[in-house]
Amino acid sequence: MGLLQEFKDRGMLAQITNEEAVKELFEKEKISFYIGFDPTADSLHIGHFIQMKIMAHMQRAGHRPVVIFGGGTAMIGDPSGKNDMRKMMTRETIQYNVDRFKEQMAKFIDISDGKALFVDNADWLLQLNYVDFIRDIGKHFNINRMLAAECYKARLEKGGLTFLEFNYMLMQSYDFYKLYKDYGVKMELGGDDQWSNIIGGVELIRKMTGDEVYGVTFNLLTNSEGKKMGKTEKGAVWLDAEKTSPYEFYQYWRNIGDADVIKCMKMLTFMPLEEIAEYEKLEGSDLNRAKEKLAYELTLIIHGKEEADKADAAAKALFGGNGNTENMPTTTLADADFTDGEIALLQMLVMSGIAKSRNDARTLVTQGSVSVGDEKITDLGKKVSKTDIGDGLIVRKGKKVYHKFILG
RNA sequence: GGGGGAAUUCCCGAGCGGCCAAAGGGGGCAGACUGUAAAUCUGUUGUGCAUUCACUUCGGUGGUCCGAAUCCACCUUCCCCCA
Repeated sequence: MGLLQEFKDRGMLAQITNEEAVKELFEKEKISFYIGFDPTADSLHIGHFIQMKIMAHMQRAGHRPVVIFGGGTAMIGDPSGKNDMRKMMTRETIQYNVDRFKEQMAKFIDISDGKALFVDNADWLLQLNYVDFIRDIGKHFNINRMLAAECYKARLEKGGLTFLEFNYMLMQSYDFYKLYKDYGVKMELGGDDQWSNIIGGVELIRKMTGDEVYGVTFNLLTNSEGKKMGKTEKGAVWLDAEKTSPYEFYQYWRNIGDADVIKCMKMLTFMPLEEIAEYEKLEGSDLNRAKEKLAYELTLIIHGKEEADKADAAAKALFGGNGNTENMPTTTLADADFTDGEIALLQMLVMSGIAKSRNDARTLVTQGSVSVGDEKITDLGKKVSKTDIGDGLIVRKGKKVYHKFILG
């Protein structure tokens, strides 16, 4: 099956500048293509993962990914889809984030022997001469057309578009031009919110060189109600195990809505479409099997087999009823945590992160959400002794959050 | 350059000098119902202690007042209108 067709069948493809040409290119050539990442956080999240998955698909088909870090553009902030101007970041923060991104990406794409390239647009953007830039590049951009673009229109109506942000499209377009000239990059890929910026680059290159290059955008991960997915109380589903533990990660997907399971399988996993089709036949509570599979597959891709097996085992143990608590999130209590051999339940809840504050812990206990062992606790003054903890005591918040305490 | 407005808790958005830890909605968390789903209903959502008590919070810094998110001054940022 052709690459393009696979993207389509997986529901990933959004828009293409020239479908016929792109199809042919995929079939006949091994090309270099690029995707940009803005290093605005110190970890990639699930939204970025889609882009990485695209790169992986492309790389498997023999094409070469060029990853561009928006070290330069991050200093401006992309207005696309944003209501407020993004905060500007310092060079140091950006560099730190870029380094984290690189580490994480290396797990998903093959970077050996020049099979993939990492570049930072700060390398050329920061040296640009303003007058040269507006004369050579700026003259190709028509303001009327730019303003018609959805991303600018929204900002304009709210009155918040600054010249700074207005230049984002020019810089990104220039990136494409630069990569085309220096590395022969013929295609830019990105999320669908990048469409205007991408066609900006395609047009710039055509105007400056007369050559045709291409752009393809991919659907953003949204749920059945059109809202962006991958958000939790903590902000995002991160790929960094420190920020979102493999168990939490697994649970996020395990708890996904019925309407979104198949879509996520198609968009996020590498499972063959025929296999997904089998899961698509499931209905009602049988869909839980699909959710388990989805959660396992994704955890496997992101955190590896060992962590995926652990998360899976932990979930089955907790929700399946057998007593295996081996892989549960665990807090170790030290002697110093005890007074007269006892520790307050409220303190345990806060320490373990089950509750975010003592007030929160109180609310939970008062509402009858907390169980220690098999016993529901509603007494705010409840204390737990060392002997209670023994080999490991399980504290539960609600139905889904389990935490084990052991002695240090 | 001139004139006018705005800055509120995770987000949006109310807010009379005391009755404001601050309406309402969204989101989050929890309870009921379930399939670790969705929808719905209920509770909860600054911190701490416990029980209607204290502390911190309404862009920043000072001030007026017994008392300020609410008034004044200056500063910062943003928006609108005119040029």
